[in-house]
Amino acid sequence: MDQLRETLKVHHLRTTTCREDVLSTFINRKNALSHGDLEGALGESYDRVTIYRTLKTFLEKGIIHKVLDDEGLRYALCSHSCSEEKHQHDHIHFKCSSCGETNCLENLHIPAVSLPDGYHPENFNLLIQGICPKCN
Amino acid sequence: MDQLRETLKVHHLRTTTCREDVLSTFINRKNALSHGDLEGALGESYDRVTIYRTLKTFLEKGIIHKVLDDEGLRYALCSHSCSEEKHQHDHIHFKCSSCGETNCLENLHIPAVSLPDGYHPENFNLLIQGICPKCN
DNA sequence: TCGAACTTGCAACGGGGTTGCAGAATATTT
DNA sequence: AAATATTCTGCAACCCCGTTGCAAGTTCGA
Repeated sequence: MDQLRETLKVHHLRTTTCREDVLSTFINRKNALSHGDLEGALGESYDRVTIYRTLKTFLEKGIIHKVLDDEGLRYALCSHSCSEEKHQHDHIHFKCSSCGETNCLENLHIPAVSLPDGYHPENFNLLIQGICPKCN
Repeated sequence: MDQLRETLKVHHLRTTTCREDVLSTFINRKNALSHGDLEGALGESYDRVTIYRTLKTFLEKGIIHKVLDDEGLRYALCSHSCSEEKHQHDHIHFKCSSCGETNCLENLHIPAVSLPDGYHPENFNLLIQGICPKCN
């Protein structure tokens, strides 16, 4: 639990119960979470707006990143290497079409894609949909 | 212009001016379009709801597909091989961070990714962000 | 412990997207 | 060509997502 305060401190954020709760929710559930998931997890403890702002702050500080999906926006913890200045931008996300969970596959690299001339890629985002090991 | 009617007919859709206009907008502009883009392109000709429903219908029939993006949903024409039953599901989209345009790179294949045991992938969606040839 | 700086809750708002329904347009049958 | 069944459209209303402004409450450093 002091781990949480530590993380916030590193990113120059004041420790508030909302931020601690949101952060620990991300740590406990390992998968990507939507704003609605957090509202559900935290009950009536905090205003919707506060949760939105917490997510926005965490995004800006590089604590979490956006996860794209064909039916909405989610967020997931960034790997340790992320910070406000420098982001690990290449992500592979796996969304299970059975249980609906989305997870980051942190250890995989996106294979090189050879683009036509003139394209200058900066970051890659791969969403794979299918069946996850749990639902197999 | 009869091409449009033909396409609609193939998909068992009635020819209406809205559908023809939406379809031809997709054909003329080659990039991915949002609902807002279409509203802008078609002016006051049609109700927002009608455009939403047209997009939904085209999606269901396999005429267009969703394009994911970190700031919203867009749609693009499917390649010819798509139909209501069978979709060409693997897509590479390139979004230019300068001009904002998103385009399908139809001819490229996503290289194989070796997933951990237990994962059964069904489709792949790769979003590459960077600078496009026009803005180079 | 005090004050400056930041965070929260509330209210309100705008945009995106959906639904129900009545009226209009399209296709089909004769 | 006219009548009918079917499908589409426009309108109104609604819900959900996300944002903003402001006043009151917290945090943290001096």
